[in-house]
Amino acid sequence: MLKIYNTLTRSKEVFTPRVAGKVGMYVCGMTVYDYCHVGHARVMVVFDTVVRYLRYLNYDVTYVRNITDIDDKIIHRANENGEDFHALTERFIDAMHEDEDALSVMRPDIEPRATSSIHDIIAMIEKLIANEFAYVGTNGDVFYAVDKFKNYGQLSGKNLDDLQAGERVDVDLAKRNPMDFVLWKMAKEGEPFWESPWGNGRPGWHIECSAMSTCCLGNSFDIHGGGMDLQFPHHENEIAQSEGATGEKFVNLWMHNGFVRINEEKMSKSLSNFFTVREVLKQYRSEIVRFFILSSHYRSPLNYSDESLNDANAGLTRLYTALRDVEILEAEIDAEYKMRFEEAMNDDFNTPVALAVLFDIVRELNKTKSPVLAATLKSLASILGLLQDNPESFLKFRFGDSLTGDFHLNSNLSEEFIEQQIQARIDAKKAKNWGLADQIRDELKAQGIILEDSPDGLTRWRRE
RNA sequence: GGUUGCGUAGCAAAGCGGUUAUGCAGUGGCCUGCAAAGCCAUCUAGAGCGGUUCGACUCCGCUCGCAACCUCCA
Repeated sequence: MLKIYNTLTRSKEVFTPRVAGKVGMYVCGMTVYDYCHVGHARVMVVFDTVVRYLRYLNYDVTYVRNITDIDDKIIHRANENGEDFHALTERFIDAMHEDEDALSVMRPDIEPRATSSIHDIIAMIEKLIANEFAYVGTNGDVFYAVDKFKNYGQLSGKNLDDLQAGERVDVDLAKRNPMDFVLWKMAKEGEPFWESPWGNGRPGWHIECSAMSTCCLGNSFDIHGGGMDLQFPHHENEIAQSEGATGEKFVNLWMHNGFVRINEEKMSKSLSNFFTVREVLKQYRSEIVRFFILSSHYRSPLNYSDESLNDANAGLTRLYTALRDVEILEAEIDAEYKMRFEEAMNDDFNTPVALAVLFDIVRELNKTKSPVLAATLKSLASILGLLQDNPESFLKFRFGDSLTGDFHLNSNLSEEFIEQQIQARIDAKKAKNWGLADQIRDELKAQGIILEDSPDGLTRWRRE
């Protein structure tokens, strides 16, 4: 029985979809004005894993993740670059797709874009005005009147009095209430715009997600996800907008993933302490990054450091090493391990425990070389998007920058040369010339190549 | 100031009111020409102070420390 932590109730709940066997899930995606960083990677990997597991449980999942392709930062960046904002967003959408492909993140079923949803956005704002949840401010912008929505603050546990007491709220004279937020923004000179009943302008960020999710999944749907930081105000505002417009319950279950941190501090653009996915992938293989992300629970903070990535590499290497040289019998799965794995995942997607189950399989597999256990390991790991590579190619993989041919990071030596050296060492061993044999092995080790002799007289190798 | 969450061994990271988490690293063995990999064994725990309990890392309270949100942010 799958239990998921619901931010709305702050407790784990038994997951019950609105329609038996079907799940509608929406996740707030990226604002595409720059490359994705590791924090974005976490959202992609976490919810990809959620979808994989729901599908493994035979749910018919419709996974929607939007693209915010119009907003202040995009306009600002496009102006800086002196390029059309469309050209900018297309570039970063392509880059985002490259990053997620690298991380074995399956594409969402629907990727709506804000700029393709303007009609739906305008229709929703019109409804909100008709229902008296929204008004046109003195500057022509359309605002949402938060005090009209009685449950405002239910998701984040805030109330309007506390919020108004906060000192970080800008006073905007065009609004009736400082907490009111913009639904439609009038275009300034030179900014991109769309026609609307309120004049030429563009949508506010929050209304985009309400319109896109409702449009793709209906007035009500099962799961809405995103980063912790979106809880307030973004998701709070989405609830106010969607429920204000439709009068129906918007979302049953809210999932929020924790942050990636660097030195105990949130990784973010504004703190300039972020690593982009493509930077990291020059140093670590993508599957290591995925393993690293799944090695802590999705709601916990995840500290990014070379040490933790190296640990992830060591762990993943152990998993792949166990699959080397074993027959995999696809037809059978060990029921006991399968059950333990499912228990872990059923407990709010507890991937660290699920990984621990995989390591338990490895210990037994290393002893027994059982084809059934090998199949169990590979099959369960696939639910996490791991271990689908060929073990030999994983262990011999030369990583680095394939564009520049800069492979020195874990050895620049070619396979031909390595095989040649191994043969020379085998000859030395046959002549019981241990000194030479050890010298060859040490030299290769210094170049990042580990040799392992097996009992049958063969020598195999892997890159560190 | 308000709200939310966290504090586990050398590092990372889980569950659990009483019984081995797990990975990396360490130590002792087995294996090996020696290694590596693997196997077996094993040492390091639960911020502090109270309370509940036969028994608490686990529940409750307080204190201290950390993070996030209250402004755009995954």
